[in-house]
Amino acid sequence: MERNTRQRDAIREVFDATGRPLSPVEVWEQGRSHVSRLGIATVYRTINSLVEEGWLVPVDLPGEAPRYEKSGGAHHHHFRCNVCARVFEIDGCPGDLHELTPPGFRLFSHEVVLYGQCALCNAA
Amino acid sequence: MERNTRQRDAIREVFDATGRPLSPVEVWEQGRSHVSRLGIATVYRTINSLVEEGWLVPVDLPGEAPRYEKSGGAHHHHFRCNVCARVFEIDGCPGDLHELTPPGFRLFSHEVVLYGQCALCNAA
DNA sequence: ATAGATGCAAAGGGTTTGCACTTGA
DNA sequence: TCAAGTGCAAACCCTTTGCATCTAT
Repeated sequence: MERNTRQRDAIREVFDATGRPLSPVEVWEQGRSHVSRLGIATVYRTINSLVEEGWLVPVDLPGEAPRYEKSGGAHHHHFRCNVCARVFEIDGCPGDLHELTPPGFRLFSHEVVLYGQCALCNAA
Repeated sequence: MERNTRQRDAIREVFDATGRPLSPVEVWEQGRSHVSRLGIATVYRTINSLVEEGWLVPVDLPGEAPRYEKSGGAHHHHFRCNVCARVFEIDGCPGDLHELTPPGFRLFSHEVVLYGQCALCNAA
């Protein structure tokens, strides 16, 4: 995965243009408008390669297939719209969660996911 | 799913005895000590049935296959040990997260997952 | 007796891999 | 040129389903 191919460019372009976490299938659907015969396997391979080189980071939500977003953001969490199922980055963090940690346990990191209705679905 | 079978009893017994969220395979492995020819499909069917009737609730962690725990507990979250991969219930909650919610969005619920090392793995 | 439950094996859905073909350098 | 990258289809893993058999009532 070192060459600049039309497929790889198209996939990066989809992430650049969309600005929210995307599933492989979403990437595939949008990427096909750039490269019509784009294969889903290429999407998976390219995403995995972009994760390995640090250009993407996985966004895992409970009970859902992994999404991906461009790396480089500060520590943040995500909001999932219960209506349209899209996921949005949110700034901020509840802060120190050590007080929730049971005795004898060591806390390394945490995940927070908010669920609700996004602004667009609220308006509709 | 209305009869009391040896399989169904065994599966409930595994949850009663273990007291932490379990994956279907964990249930299957432990259940086979009660019913040796227990099939994995029966485990899945019975778990789904126990969820439907409210005896179990799913515990979904990011990027992991669902686990299940007995229902009836208060609002709580989970701690996952990075070493042994077991999941533990934790009391408490960071509290109101509305301040993290973007403008125009409506917040309905949230999930918090802590990651680290459990007491047992710490001791070892 | 008989409908619900089980075990096995086959089928599904999402992701990965093998392989011949294509293409960027 | 020619190895890296691609597309397709087959393989995989986890979960569900079909079906003949078993069993609680």
